Amino acid sequence: MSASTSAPADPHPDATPRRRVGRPAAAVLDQDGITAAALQLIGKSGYDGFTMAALARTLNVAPSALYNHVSSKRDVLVLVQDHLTSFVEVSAFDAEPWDQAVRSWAWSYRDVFSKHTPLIPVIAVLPVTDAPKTLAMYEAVSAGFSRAGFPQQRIVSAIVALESFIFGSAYDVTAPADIFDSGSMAESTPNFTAAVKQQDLEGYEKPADVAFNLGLEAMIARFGALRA
Amino acid sequence: MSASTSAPADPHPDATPRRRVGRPAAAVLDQDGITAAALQLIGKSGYDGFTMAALARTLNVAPSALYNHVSSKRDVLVLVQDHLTSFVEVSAFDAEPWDQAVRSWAWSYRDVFSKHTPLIPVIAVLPVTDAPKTLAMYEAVSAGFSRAGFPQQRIVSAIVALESFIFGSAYDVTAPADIFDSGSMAESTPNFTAAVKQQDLEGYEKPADVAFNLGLEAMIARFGALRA
DNA sequence: CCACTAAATGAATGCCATTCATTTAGACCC
DNA sequence: GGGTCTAAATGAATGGCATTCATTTAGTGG
Repeated sequence: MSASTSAPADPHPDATPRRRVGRPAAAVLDQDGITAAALQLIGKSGYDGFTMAALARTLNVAPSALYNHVSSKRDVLVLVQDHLTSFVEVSAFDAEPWDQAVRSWAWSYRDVFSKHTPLIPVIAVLPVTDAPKTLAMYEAVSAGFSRAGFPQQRIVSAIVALESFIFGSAYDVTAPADIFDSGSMAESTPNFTAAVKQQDLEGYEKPADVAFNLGLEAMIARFGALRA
Repeated sequence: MSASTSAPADPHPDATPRRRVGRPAAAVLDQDGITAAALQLIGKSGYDGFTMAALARTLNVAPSALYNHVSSKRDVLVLVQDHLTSFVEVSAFDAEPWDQAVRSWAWSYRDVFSKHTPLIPVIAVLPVTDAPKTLAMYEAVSAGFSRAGFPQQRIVSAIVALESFIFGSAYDVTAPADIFDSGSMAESTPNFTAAVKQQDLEGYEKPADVAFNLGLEAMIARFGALRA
């Protein structure tokens, strides 16, 4: 049973790519395909398992081939981010009162990115020029604010404030349930320990939802009063 | 002038560590020293330049020596995070009315972490047990809420909502000034483009400050009304 | 005095993003 | 139809990174 000499015996027969060197007759890759594959890979392996090598593997391509279509891994993340933004609910601004529309937008925005928190540092500093679908979302939201009689000079600030709250709250969704368990230090933190014990879920499933509701309703109430 | 044979000619004379193998008479490292060096290194080189090798270099130690005192790079980040939290202003809860205290706490909290946004993903999911100074901050804040007559069952949710807003806003501070420049897509996004143009700084230095003020005051006003 | 543990070194390991030289396919031009 | 240019693939580096391991040495407790 020794496997030493001739007959190379391919260990994984043709599990992985086999394409001869040189430009193929039809292009194998494009940005949309890369985006879709990235999203699928992240769904299956999480952001830890999301490497350029792994992405290339799912596309049956050499890692270096990716760089003909994107200039860095960050570039791929930007594509994914922009794609995800199209799942954020923005249609309510055309169909419902302002406060309901903001609710629908904010909750869906938080829910989409709570599963993709590693993108938040990318989004937060990304010029809108590089993300057309994100820009389209801003257009829909600011149009909704405008139509609702929101003062022009404060629309952007209000959206930014809401968005900051949404991003921070997205992290919160992923926090472990016992994050506030003070453990052995309980005696030295009586106020906080008591507050944690008496926390009221108010019918929501998770503490993160209660906090999100509380903050969001505060902003909606106060911002709503600014309208003409 | 050929440097080929004997006389090894150390290229960087004794720029870097020189300590003979084996346990030294007095311990060189401890967690406090590592924390201080990490903070200094981050200040000088940013989070990109913050590597275990670079940290070891500033401590004049081999990289592997660090692992006798911390179990991972993430561990070091947790130490840094907890240390930074002691710079957050919490004393106003003992000296000023509730709303002023919240203002002081929130602005200082945002300012500290806006220079350390890479820590936010770490903090957001970190059990308080692992961060004693952070726990102490929560104790001071929840005691302040309690004393101000805030309903016990909502203290934690209110703090979490504020904190989420603070973390999201910290990212905002670091965003490039032209982040909302819609560039060539301006024509297809008339509402948003107009809103960006008419944005009012309201006397603040940066747009991020206007948005932070707007959101924070909304929460303070609304939460303040919940008090007994 | 001896065994044990703690704290250092230095050499390896394995992974990762990215780059480069090379090959090939088609498009455009003469 | 031949020649040139560009685009898109391969596969082999490269350099950096966190982390692990074997080894050495210094105190400490029985």
